[in-house]
Amino acid sequence: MEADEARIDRLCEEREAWIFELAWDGHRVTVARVDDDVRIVSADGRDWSATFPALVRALCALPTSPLVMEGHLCALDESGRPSFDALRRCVSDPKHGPVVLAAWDVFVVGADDLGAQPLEARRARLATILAAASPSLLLSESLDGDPRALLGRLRAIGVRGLVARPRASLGPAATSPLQWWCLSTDAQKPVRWDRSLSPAASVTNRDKVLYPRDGLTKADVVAYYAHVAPVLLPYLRDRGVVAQRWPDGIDAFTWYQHRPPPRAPDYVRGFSFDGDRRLLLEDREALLWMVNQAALTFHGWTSRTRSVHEPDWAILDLDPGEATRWEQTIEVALAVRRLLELLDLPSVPKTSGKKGLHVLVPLAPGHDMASAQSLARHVASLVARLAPDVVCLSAEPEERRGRLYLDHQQGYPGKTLVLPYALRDLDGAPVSTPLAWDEVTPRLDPGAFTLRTLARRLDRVGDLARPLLGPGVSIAAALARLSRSSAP
DNA sequence: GAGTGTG
DNA sequence: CACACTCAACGCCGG
DNA sequence: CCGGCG
Repeated sequence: MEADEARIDRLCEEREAWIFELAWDGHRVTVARVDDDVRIVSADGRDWSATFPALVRALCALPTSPLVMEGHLCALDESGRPSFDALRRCVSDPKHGPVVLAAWDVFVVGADDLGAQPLEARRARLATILAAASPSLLLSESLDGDPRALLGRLRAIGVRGLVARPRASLGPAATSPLQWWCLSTDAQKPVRWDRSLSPAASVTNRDKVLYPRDGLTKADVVAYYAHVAPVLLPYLRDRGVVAQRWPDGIDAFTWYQHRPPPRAPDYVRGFSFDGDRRLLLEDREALLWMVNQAALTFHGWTSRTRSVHEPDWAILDLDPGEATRWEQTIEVALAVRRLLELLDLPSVPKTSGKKGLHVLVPLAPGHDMASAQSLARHVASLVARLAPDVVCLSAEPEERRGRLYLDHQQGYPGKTLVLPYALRDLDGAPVSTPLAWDEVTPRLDPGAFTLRTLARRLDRVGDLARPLLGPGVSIAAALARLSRSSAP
């Protein structure tokens, strides 16, 4: 907000150097036309031409080709204002409409590449091109006057904001986003440019049975995730996720979806890692769309996309063997907890949803994978030394001999952990459920937390894993103590 | 689960 | 129209 | 380089 005030002051001072326009409440697209071939493409590369045939026809009717313009797809609501919701209605149902393109820039006109010309000159060309165009292609007019006064007038008529671009700026705005500013008319509500346009997910094959012994259907699974979405989504925000899918139910083939599916709606997001696209499910729509793809289990990265090499959890994964009794699993968990307490480290236990338990330490920003790994390995090896007959640090069956595998392996970005509130592929539809430490006793029954029972538990105890979303703690002191007192 | 291709 | 087919992961570790 | 593992 203060930043906004400073910007307005600067814009008022330098107002001759800027062009002001509406922040159109629509969806930003680039339109490229070569003869009769017209593409309407959003920033994420999605092609919307088939969705808006009338606009394609209007673009084809222009006398100019080739042509590359940029602008916003817009639809008007009942009161005549551009409205994103109205636009979304047009996408799911072509009866609504019309949709217009509010063009604000042009880069290619016939043989002319305007990339090296200043915005002011490009807009002059744009005005000429659009002068005789269909009414569905309109110029985003520049607005004159004092920016502060403009903002006030826009606020009064319910427009969301004002865009300022330097008259002299070169090249496509998309390639230099810092060259333009957007001022919101509502200080509480910054203008968002990344809203998705795809129609909301619908549930297909509602009656398909995914848990055969329980008769639980896709509709049941969707209803479950819809209910837990408010507590689950904070763990998905800005965190890579791997969706494990069972299109024919838990007895049949499964696979792990690491990437955004090619034809997913645009609210299913991705991020780049190591030159690959990886999956992000950051809102309710995206989560439920993926659930409709028969995703039952969600595995989360241990780090955020903004800092993939800095885990925000250190993890001890208690994976019981065939020879492990439940009381032993509990004992190991409590030993892990006691060690962490001695090190002044908080921890959150959760069921894996199967036979195991996860213990997580929320980490402050700035830790690398190696430190998280080091903490987990130190704790694991101390526990293994206390109970060598019960605990094993290796996953190898030969060495393990049925003992509990205390997994401390977490040394790279992309390694995942079953997220809190994820369903598992076992009869009863169990859920990986965050616990209070005083629930971690031999009487704990992880099978009691299921698709059917979790809503009531959430009402009663809330989200016990919340500390994992907090600021986290530093483990530097703990690591120092551990390396002083013992071998790794 | 969904899109594409084939008889 | 029905059916067949195809596609949808990654990286560690130890051997 | 492979298979096992999660």
